[in-house]
Amino acid sequence: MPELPEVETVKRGLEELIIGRTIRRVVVHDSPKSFPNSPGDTAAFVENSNIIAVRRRAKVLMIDLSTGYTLVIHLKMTGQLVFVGEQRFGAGHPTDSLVNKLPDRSTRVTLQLNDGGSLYFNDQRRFGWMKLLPTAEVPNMPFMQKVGPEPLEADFTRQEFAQRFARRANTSIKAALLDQTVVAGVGNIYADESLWGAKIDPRRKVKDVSAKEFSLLYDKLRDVMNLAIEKGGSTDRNYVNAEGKRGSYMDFAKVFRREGQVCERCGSVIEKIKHAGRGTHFCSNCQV
DNA sequence: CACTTGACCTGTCCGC
DNA sequence: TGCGGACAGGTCAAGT
Repeated sequence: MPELPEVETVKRGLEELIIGRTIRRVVVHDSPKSFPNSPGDTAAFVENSNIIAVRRRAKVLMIDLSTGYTLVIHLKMTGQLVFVGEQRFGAGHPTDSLVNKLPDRSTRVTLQLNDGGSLYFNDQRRFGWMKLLPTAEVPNMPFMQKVGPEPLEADFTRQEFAQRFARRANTSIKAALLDQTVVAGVGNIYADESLWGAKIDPRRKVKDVSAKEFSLLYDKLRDVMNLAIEKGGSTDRNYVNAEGKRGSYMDFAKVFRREGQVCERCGSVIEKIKHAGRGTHFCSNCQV
């Protein structure tokens, strides 16, 4: 469930919390996929390194280390990156935290930092992965090679947005929105929310979506993602930010997980169907 | 190549 | 109360 706004929220939190700190020790509780690349890598390239930057591309987080290596992390559905400072053990966790005392059963890796704090990579369903790569090789990863443009970048135009969909003319607009090679970072929540905003039925074929509709969808996608970042992301099940706190965008969602409720725009009842292999929430009255 | 479906996992919820 | 099955959804592999 972490989509672009959630990953961006974690990234911003980590920038405040861990940049400049040193990773003293790596504890692997239950190795996530792809980690470590080879025995000894963590000792050689992670331990005693300084954290110099935290970056995001699409739904992928990158933690750049002073050794010239980067921890590349995908949270997939249930991944969390939670920082707990040493002082918090005595004071207890924030009251709105969704996480228990860490590490817990879902903790895959702990990065112990120099001042007693730790960064925990938790992942209940273990779909997430963490790779260790030379920083210079990160752009060569297959995912990075094929992922589409960042929808919130200032130079991402509505013309480019519409053009990127041409390749997927015969699939549905929702399936195309979820395709990371078309546009980066859109997942199930913001696909449904942006299609509601643009009044487009998620089942419509791409080739039947007009230029005017694409223009509106571009605006609404950016609107919902910017609002979601402002609200700290969506905590639908277990997403938390770098401090273990939930995001509040679900309070502002118009259709996602609101099946059976009244559409605020037209008064009809919001439906939930299965489409493109995903739960799909929409208003069949005003999304046409 | 375009497109769809299943696999990967585990915790939760629903019906019996 | 226990238990089986459906469900949650990001990405990739394999299928048509």
